[in-house]
Amino acid sequence: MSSFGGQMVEYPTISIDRFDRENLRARAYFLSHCHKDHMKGLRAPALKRRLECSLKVYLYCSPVTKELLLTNPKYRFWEKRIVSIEIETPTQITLVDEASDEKEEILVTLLPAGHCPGSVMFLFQGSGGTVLYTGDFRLAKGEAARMELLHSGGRVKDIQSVYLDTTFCDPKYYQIPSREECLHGILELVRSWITRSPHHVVWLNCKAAYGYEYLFTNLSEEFGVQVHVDKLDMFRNMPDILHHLTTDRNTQIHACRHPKIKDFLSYICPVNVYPNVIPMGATLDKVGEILKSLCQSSSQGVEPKYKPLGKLKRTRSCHPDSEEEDDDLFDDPLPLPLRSKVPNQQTLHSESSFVTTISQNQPGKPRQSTGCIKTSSLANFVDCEESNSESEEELEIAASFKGDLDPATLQQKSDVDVPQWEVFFRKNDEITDGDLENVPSSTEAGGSQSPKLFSDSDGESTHISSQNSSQSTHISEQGSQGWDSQSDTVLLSSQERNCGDTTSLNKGGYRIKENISASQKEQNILCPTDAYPNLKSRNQHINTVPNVGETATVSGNHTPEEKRLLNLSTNADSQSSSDFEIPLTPEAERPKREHLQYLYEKLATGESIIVDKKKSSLLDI
DNA sequence: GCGATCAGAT
DNA sequence: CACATCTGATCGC
Repeated sequence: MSSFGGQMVEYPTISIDRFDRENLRARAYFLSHCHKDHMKGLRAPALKRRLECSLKVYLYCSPVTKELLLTNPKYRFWEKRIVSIEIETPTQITLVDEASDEKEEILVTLLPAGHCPGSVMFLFQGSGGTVLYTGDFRLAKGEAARMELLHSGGRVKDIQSVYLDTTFCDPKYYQIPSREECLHGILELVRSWITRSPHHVVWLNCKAAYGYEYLFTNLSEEFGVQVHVDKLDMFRNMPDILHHLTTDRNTQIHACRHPKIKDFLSYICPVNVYPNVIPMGATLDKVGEILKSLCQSSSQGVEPKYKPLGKLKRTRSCHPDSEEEDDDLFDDPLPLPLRSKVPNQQTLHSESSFVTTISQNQPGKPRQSTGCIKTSSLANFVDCEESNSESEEELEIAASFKGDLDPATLQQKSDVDVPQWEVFFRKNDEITDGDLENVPSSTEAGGSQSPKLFSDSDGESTHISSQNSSQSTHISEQGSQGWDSQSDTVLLSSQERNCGDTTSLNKGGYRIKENISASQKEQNILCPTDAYPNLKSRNQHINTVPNVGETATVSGNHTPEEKRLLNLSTNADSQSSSDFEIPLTPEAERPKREHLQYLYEKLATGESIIVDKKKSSLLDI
């Protein structure tokens, strides 16, 4: 969270990303992006009153940010007082002290920040010198060097101060995967799941309001299905995002808010519910009574009937020796044409538990492993008369996509075999057609064949026939916006992204020596006289990290060791995401292939990875 | 009743 | 560990 107070020493009469306390006296306001922690006080009555009294006070932001902000009714009172400034267009603003009529001119330039749609950095130029407020940013290597407006006369501008997002200004973040790498990993993971059948769905657990659109659009493009979200009116003027979203729940990719602990049940309307936890002071019977009222038998008063198509093939993982590789989703239909669904006894262990699974990582050589797999008893009872389907198998992804993905936190909410982690984690060049040949293509499995499990479509569904594949996101007829910078990154190959810089990598992902100069060149792009960290955490020690500058919005649950290993396993470009290179830790060494394989298997089964720091080798197997 | 603040959860 | 919330309790106006 940003701890920036809102004011810069060079320009104390303007406030950025903070709108409370002393900022209530600002002559102008700036909002870098639409995240709540940068909007403190923005809808407070105190500021509202201020606006009513000080008619020359305005809020400046990017056009996309303005659009997103004004979509929220709580901020609509700003409508007449927001001025959007085009990206990379130096704009002069007059700061007026309404008491004394004192005026000050300031030139502001919005630079794309790549953090979320509309996010920008602010470059201020005026009597206080040139200062850069970064807000939260996520720039790929070399992007700063390509920003013309940061340069003048063939060199970077003299910048007095940088107000920097220092979220990841810590040695433990010496590895930050690039957006492309994260995207690739997620795409393959999602693919490994939703191609299993039209009934397999993924849920992206998105924590922030904005910042995942890049993921949504790419998932949608890749698999040809729109992503289900709760709301999309904020994107009504951003067709390149809107095309890929829907409020129709009939899709395999969900980014909706998780349904609520009663709402969920009444929505799912299962036959039976088996509670996992008995609240203090309650009894199983009491909880059962409450839950029972939400089940089908009480709500419909009739015995539900099911017409299953057949049994989903779930036995493959239990028969590792089997050579069977056909594409049929279903075994022969169950012998009973119509039957009431009987609870599957195997799933009555309704609590999350450690279970033993047999993986087929090594064909012909079954390997037992123990991992924490959340089974969803509900899923085994849920059915839908319209679809006659088995329940959807839901793969829950903690979508900390904005920088990272965390396979260790993936929860498999079913009793089927786990996703193909070994494929997912394999290096790009090692993935062969054979790895995925036993799953149907996305077009076969997805799209129109998605089950109609969700019959209560709310009528707000947006079906846009246009298949405009442009990644440029902008407000209609208002020109290009900051989102472009994010969108572009996925379309560029690593070579393209590195075009013009002398960085080179060896095959294993380590930088070879000549890149040090390239790295330093990158670091020296901005050499402000002063740097003001916008500390986001309590215990940052920025003094110890003189050369960490890139502050990609990376979140996730990897330990540094895991992150490093995961990165080493991907393509050789994996270390090129930072604008300012972060050195490897001194003790770092390249793990051996078998070590990586061991680690991936641990991750895949949810086992904790204990690293003995005393050992020189990371994993001693 | 509303907002600010904090703790806790996700 | 981190982020970006969201929820609920408490307090003050």
